[in-house]
Amino acid sequence: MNKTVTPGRRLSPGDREQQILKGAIKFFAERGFGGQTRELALQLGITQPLLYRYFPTKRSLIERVFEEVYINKLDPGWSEALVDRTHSLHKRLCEFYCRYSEATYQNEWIRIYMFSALMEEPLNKHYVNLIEKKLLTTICGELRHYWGLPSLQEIPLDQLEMEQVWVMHGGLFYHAIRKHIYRSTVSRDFEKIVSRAVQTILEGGKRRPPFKAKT
Amino acid sequence: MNKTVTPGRRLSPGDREQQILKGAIKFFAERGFGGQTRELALQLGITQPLLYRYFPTKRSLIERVFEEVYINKLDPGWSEALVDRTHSLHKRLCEFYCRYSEATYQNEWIRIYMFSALMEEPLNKHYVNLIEKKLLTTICGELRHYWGLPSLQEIPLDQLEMEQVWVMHGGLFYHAIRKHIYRSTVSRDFEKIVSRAVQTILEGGKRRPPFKAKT
DNA sequence: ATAATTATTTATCATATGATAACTTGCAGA
DNA sequence: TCTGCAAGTTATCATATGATAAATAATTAT
Repeated sequence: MNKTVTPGRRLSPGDREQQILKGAIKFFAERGFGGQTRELALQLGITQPLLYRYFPTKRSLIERVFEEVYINKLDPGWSEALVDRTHSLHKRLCEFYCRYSEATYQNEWIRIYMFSALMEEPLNKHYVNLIEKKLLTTICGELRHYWGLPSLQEIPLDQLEMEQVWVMHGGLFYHAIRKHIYRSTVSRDFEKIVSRAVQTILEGGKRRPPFKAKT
Repeated sequence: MNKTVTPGRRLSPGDREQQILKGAIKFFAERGFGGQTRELALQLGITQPLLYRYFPTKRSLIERVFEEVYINKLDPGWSEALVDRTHSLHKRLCEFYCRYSEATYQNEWIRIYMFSALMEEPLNKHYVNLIEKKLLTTICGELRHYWGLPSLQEIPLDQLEMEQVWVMHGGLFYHAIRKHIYRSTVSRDFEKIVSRAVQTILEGGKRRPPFKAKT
C-alpha cells in the first residue's frame, strides 16, 4: 500500500551506519531507550531489519549512542584555561561555562544524559566523577586563591566547599534541564546568566570563607 | 510449583488499592513507566490480573501515581512565610528550602518528576509554572526589598532577575538530582548547603542590582 | 552486457506484554 | 453449617516487539 522508503537509495556501509547512529541519537533522546526499533527505522526511512545489519542488537546500538554522545565532550584544555591567572577568575569561569554549555547543554545530550542516569548507566557515574574530580576541584582551588584563602595543598578540600560549587554548577545545568527536558521557555541569553551566577559566587563567597580557617 | 503469594491474605478493596498505589510509586520510580505490570505485581506479591481489578488500564494507574506524587506537595503557607518580614530573609529562605526539600527532594518524588518531565507530561509543565509564578516570584520580590531596590509593583520583574533565582533554586534542586538520580554520595547536611547558597545570593547580588535601575 | 556481490526488503519467528474471561476460594451473614 | 458475594488466581488472548532467514534489487567487476 504505502511504500515507506523510496527505493534505489543504497548507501555505503559507513554512511548508513553513521546515518543510523545520528538518527538513533535523535530518536532515543526523544523517546527514551524504550523506543521501538520499528519506529526508529520508520523515522530513518529504512526498514527495521536493516538496523540489525549494522548493529547486532538494540542494546549494542544504544551503547554506540552513549559513546557518541559522551566521548570527547570534555576538553582537557578547559582545566588549563581555568587556572590561567593572567585573566580574571570571573572571565575564566564565564568562558568555561560558555564552552561547557556549548558542548553539553544541547537537547540530545541533556536528554540522553538524564535517561541514562535514570537507567543507572555506569557511564553517567563515571562522567559525574570526572566533572567533580577534574573541573569542580579546579574551580574550588581558584576560588580559594580569589578569596585569599590557603591553597588546596595547604588545607584539603572541604565537602561543603565542593557542595557550594555544585550549587552554582547545578544551577547552570538546571537551566539546560528547564529548556530541554521541561521544555520551558527560558532566557536565551545564557552568557548573562552565567556572568551573574559567577559574580554572585565570587562576591557572595567572600565574606564567609568556605571552611573554618585554621589559625 | 512456587506459590508466589501466601494464600489467605484478602484485603479490603480500599486497602488493596492503597497497597498497589504505594507499590506502583516505588516501582515506577525505579524502572520508569515502561516497567511491566507483571513485575510490579510480583513485587507486590499479587498476581498481575489483580491490578486490573483496581485500575482499568496501566495508564490509569500511572495517572493515579502522578496525582499521589504531585498533589498537595506545595503548601500555600510557604509563600506567606516567605514574606513575613519579622524574620531575616536569610532565615526565611533557609526555612523555605528546608520545608520544600522535605516535601519534594525525596527519591520517589524526584525520579517520578524527572521521568514524567522526559515524557512531557502536562503535569510537569503545570508544576514548573506554579513554582515560578508563585514561589520564585515571591522570592524575587523579597530580594528586591533586601537589596533596597524598587518593589515589583514599581518596576516589573526582569527575566534575568528571575533566571538568577532559578540558578539558586536549580542548584539546590540539583543536589537532589545528584543524590537520587545520579545516586552520587552527597553531603548529608543539606541545611548547611542551603544556608551557604542563600547567603551567597544575598551577598553576591548586592553589588550589582539585577536590572538597570530607572533613574 | 552479464555475472557477482551485497545493501535492502519482505516474510516470519519467538517471546513479551497489556488486558480479559473463567474459575477458585476466603469470608460474612443466615 | 451452609450459601452467596467478591477478592484473588489460572488460563488465555491479541498485539507488540526484538530478532532472523530468505528473497530482491542496486551496484560493481569482468
